[in-house]
Amino acid sequence: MMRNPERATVSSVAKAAKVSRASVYAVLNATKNINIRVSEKIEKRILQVADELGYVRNENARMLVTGKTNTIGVMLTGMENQFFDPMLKEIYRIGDGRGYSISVSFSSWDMERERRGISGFCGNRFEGIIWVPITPGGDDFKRNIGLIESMNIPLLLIGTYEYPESDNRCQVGIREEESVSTGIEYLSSLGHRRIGIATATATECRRRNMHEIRLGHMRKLASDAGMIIYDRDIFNTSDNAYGGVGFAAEILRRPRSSWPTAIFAADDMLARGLIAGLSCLGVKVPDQISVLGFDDSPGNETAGIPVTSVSLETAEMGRRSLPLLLDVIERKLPDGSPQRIILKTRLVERKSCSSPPMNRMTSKELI
Amino acid sequence: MMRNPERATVSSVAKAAKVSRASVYAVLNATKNINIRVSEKIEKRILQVADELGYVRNENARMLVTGKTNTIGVMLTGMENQFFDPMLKEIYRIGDGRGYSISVSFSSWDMERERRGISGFCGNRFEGIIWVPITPGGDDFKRNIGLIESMNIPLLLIGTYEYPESDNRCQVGIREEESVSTGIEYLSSLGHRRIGIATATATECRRRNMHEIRLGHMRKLASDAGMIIYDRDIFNTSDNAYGGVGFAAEILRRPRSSWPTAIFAADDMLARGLIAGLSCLGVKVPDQISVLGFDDSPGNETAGIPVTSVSLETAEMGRRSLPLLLDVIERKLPDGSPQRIILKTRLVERKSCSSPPMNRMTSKELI
DNA sequence: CGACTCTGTCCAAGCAAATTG
DNA sequence: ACAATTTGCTTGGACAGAGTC
Repeated sequence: MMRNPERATVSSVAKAAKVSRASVYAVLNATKNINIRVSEKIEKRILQVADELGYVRNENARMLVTGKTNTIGVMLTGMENQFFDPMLKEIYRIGDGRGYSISVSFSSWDMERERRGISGFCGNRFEGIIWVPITPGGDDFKRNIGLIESMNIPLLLIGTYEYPESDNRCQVGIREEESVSTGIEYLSSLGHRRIGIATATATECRRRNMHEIRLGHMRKLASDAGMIIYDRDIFNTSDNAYGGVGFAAEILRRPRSSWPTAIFAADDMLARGLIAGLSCLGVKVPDQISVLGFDDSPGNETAGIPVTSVSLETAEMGRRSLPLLLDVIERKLPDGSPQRIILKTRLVERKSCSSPPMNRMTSKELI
Repeated sequence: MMRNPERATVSSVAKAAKVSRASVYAVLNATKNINIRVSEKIEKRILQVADELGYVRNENARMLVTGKTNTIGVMLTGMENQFFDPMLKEIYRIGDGRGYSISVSFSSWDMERERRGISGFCGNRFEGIIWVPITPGGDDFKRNIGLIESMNIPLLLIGTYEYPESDNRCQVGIREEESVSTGIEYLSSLGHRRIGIATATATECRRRNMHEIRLGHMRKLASDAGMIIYDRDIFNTSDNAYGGVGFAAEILRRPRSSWPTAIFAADDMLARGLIAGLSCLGVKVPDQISVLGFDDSPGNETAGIPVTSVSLETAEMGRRSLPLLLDVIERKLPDGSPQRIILKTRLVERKSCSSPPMNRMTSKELI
């Protein structure tokens, strides 16, 4: 009296093929080195019967015996932007290569759902967890960490924050300040002295937070680098996607002598909008004004004018995070190897930035 | 000699609390109606010991006995656009409400990864599968369907295609032609006779395909409705995100008398770009030209000029799909209830469309 | 007899050890 | 002795049925 007469098991296959369970097991796991020999004749019969009955191994039962799920849980916030896309692609690729499955869960910025997700990962005895927390540091965060670590499940945190180091816990991320500095230094090295900023601190709360932090760093680091940012050169919008287009009209309304020579946008959407608006109004980017993006999100390279941008190395985050986590899981970390990886952000040069027009004129005059 | 001395089990809790496994089971599953009574004193002790040892139920073992995983696998293509976001949010919400976990997997438009994902869902004995296939109809597609149905796992397909109906298989989707017609009829009812189209058939392959199909329907349905579309009013770009901005300059170069009175964009990104470009150039939307979007993706309502758009009802897809699937799983479908749900697309009126300027003039003149 | 508590069996697969020819 | 094949025990949890006071 089976619950699922249609669902084949090792036993049902063995019975149908008139052999023992062990023979079936040996044949269906032929890739592994098993000390059970099976004659060709029987092997053939078993394979045929297994196929006829549609045998698919029950991974839950397998887990119970081996203690391994070979699955990594990935807890993300949401997919309202493509930010995680390159990262996740890398995680899948590496997981495939090393024989691990990936199970993704989204918190949708809801603490309770995040808790349930993490708790599900633990209940399913996943091998490891990659987690982009909603709010690092809070009580919920600590409870979740506590649960994961009490189960001895290796954890990898992703984010711009720095967590205290700990056994069985790793981190991959960037430093927000360093990322801004990568852009400021680049603009400075091109010779820009008066720059503008495009930001969107009036957008939805979570992005706003990030925009505010970036804006703060931009002002400070630009000033440290001897640059001037006038208040009227800080363009702010609520529309993250197309707000930049509007900035273009605002700039064109002024005499050219009072333009900044470059604009550092707080994300690529703003930069692309700005470039599109300027181009549409007949302003040449970068000849008349440079535009620098942020994030280096997918699409920058194929934009009308390919956008020079500060890469947060999200693909690299994926490329570094899963191998690190798997090394912890498989305990093949050499002593003293890093548990915390802070990635250097990188300036990706394309077409939207050049030296300021004045510098170019000056150099011409000098010749 | 346990594999995981630190991972508590019912037995280890029972041993530590000096009671039987059944008592521990009864206490830890107190919510369910179990015919095992436990005294308060022992209950307290068990709860305390379970907490101390950090007991977390092994869902894999539980599945083995009950035959239920209470998990729905959701197979998606990718997250390069936010299209799935509203759908997935609804799926999570409904899953939470009915006690099911959601496990998401991405194919990243890779057939092999799609196969592995589906096969993983089957191996894990998930209760049901929601699947947005990469290429419906192909051999890989049929193999996957075959696997799922041979395991008797209820399947729900999402897409614009129509699959043959079948037991244990459902579908939720829209009809592409009907969606285009929703927009054309609206523009027609506003009095537009000469419309333009914004499209991006030169973009990456999968989106291109969709844009080409939509363009075809647009031409045919507009003509059926007695509208004129001049070839020069079909604006085409490769840049899905900001290409629309460039169209604005192209339109402005012409004498106003040769403008279409409305432009139907093949997606909201194009529509938003077009509106941003036009606004930036001083053209009033919708007073001088109407712009109609497509998809009604998140953000339309908060754009500078809120975009009127054809809603594909992605949230509604989520809202309808999981309940239908769960009803199949729990076998509480009344006889003759629909296995295939084709949703009606809906016109979401905001601010970017109005009657054409000429009509308005005429009506003024008539007064 | 009822209130409480426990033992034994099952689930599907993995695999060591024993058995067969 | 040896290859081919099988049996029996294990995993963690669910729960029926059987004790115990």
